[in-house]
Amino acid sequence: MIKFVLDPKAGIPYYRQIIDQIKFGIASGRLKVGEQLPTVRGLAVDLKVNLNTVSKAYKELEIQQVLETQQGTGTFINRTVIELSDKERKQKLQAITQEFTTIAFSYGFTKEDLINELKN
Amino acid sequence: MIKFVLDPKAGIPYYRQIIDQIKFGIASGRLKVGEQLPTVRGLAVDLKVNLNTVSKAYKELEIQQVLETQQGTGTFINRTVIELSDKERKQKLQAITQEFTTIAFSYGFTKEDLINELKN
DNA sequence: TTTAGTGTATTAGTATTCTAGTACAATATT
DNA sequence: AATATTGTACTAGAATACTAATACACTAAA
Repeated sequence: MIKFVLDPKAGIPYYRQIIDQIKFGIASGRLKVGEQLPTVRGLAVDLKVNLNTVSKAYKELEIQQVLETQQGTGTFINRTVIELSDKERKQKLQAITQEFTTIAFSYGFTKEDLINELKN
Repeated sequence: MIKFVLDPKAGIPYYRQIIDQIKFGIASGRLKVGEQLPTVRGLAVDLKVNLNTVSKAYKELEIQQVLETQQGTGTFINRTVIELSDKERKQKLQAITQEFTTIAFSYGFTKEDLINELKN
C-alpha cells in the first residue's frame, strides 16, 4: 500500500492530489492490479479530510476505469485496466506529445530536432 | 491569420478555447513565428466577449512563452528563439525535452513510444 | 503634441468548484 | 437477524474561476 500525503499549499484540490497519487502508484508499479485501496473513511481520517473528498477521487478514477468499486465491499485497482486503458493510453500519449510539440515549435524547433534530442 | 470560433456549449471557458486555438494554430503551422495576433479589442468584438477575456488568454500564453506582448503595439508569436545563440538553443531544447520525457515516463511510456508518436 | 490604437489594472457580479456535514444504501460478518 | 463496515446521495457554505464594465497606461502615427 502506498502512503498518501496532502499538501494544502499546493494549490491543487485534495481530491485531485489523491487521484494523481493513485495514478502514479499504478504507473510506478507500487499499486498492483486487483489491490484494494484504503476505504473512503479510512483514507479520509488518515488525511484529515471529509470522506466525500476521497469518494470524489475514487469516483473520477472509476469513470476513467482505473478503479472499480463495490458498495459495502471496497474499492480496487481495476483488473481490466491493462486491456481497457490501451485507448486511453494512446490518447494520453497524443495529448502529451501535442503539448510538447506546440511549445517546441513556438521556439522554432522542428520535429527532427525533437526526435534527435530524444535519441540522445 | 487563423479564424477564431467560440462554442458556448463546449463547457470550456472562452479564454481557454482561445488558448487552444492559438496553440493548435502554431502546431499546425498556420501561425508563424513573429506573426501578430488580433488585438485584444479586435478579437473581443469579433468573438463577442469582453476584451479582458482575450487578454487573459494572451497573458497565459505569454507566461508559457508562446506569445510576447508589447503594450501599445500588439501581441505576437514568440520569436525568442531567433535571438537565442546556438548554445542557448541547445539548452532550451534539452530543457523542453527533459520536461516532456519526465511527464511521459510517469505515465509509463518509453522513449520509443515518444519517438513513434512524433513520427506520426 | 495630440490622437488613435494598443495592452493593463481594478472592481464586481455570477457561476462553478471544492469541501464538509449528515443521512441513506449495500455488503459482509457475527 | 442484527451489527459493523463499506460506498452513495443530498445539501449547504466558502472559495475560486469566469466574464464583464470601466478606467488607466504605453506606443506609434498624424
